[in-house]
Amino acid sequence: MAMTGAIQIGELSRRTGCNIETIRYYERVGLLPIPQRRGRYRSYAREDVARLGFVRRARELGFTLEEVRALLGLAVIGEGSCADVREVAASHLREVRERIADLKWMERVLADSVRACDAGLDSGCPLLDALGAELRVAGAPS
Amino acid sequence: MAMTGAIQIGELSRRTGCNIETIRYYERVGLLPIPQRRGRYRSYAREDVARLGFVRRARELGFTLEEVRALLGLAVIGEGSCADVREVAASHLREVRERIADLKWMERVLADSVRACDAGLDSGCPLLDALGAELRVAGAPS
DNA sequence: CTTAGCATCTGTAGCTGCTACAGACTCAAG
DNA sequence: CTTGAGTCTGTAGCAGCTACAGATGCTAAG
Repeated sequence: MAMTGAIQIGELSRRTGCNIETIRYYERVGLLPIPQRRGRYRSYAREDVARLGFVRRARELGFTLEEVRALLGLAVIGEGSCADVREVAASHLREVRERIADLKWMERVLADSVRACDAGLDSGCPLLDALGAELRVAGAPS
Repeated sequence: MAMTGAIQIGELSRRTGCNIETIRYYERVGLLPIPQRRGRYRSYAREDVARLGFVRRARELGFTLEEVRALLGLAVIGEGSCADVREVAASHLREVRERIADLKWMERVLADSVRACDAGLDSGCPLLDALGAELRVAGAPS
């Protein structure tokens, strides 16, 4: 009468690379369903490994937990919601691109300052100057 | 007997673009010195505007509060610590570049999926497939 | 049987960097 | 005298975990 593929939280953690505490946290916030119990211990099935894997990969792609929740809903319903999924992803993609633009601006300012520091032509510290003086000549992020 | 440039927290907020609550928060965590009082009200001088401006610009460049604290220390001591400042900035620059690389990977995966979705050749949803299936073929971030 | 040692359990508090209240007070103008 | 804006303190909340403490449970060795 062995339940096929019933595993404990530790094994789920190992298979998904997800911290045990994080798994319980996902359960608390409703990303994972409340699992069955073998005695006091949570017992997970194949679908749970898949679902948690989905969550993990979505998180790696930078989706917020709220977005992951939405994606899970769409994935489960499954029918004809591809356009909805696309919308979530496209919106997230826009945010990722904005974040990249911001970071590139930071990179440019930092790299310029470090380079100026290495050149050492300046009197004083070019980095502290950049922070102490008017910095925002052009291209500062919103 | 007018104190030159003694301003209240609201004016400091306006001049630096920093939220009042954030100013008090910075004070609590030791980024700003405990200010003098005019009665019960905090009273700030010219240096405080400069110091808070420094903090704000450093934050815009993505330095953590811990790093800002270090930079402030180095800026105040001022003498010969340019190399130390360079080290903080260079280390932060490395992190910014790593973050950019991560985000670019996310961008690529997301953009590919959205494009596949738009092409619509796939059976099923390319985005859900990317999340549900083995994703990490190459180039996944650490 | 006992004991050790590991996994798991619940519940709570901490992290970063703010932000948002509630409820009291101060102060100047009308 | 009242009203309204500004400020005060203190606390709690946000995301997304992570890290305990202290209680169980389960298996295996002695």
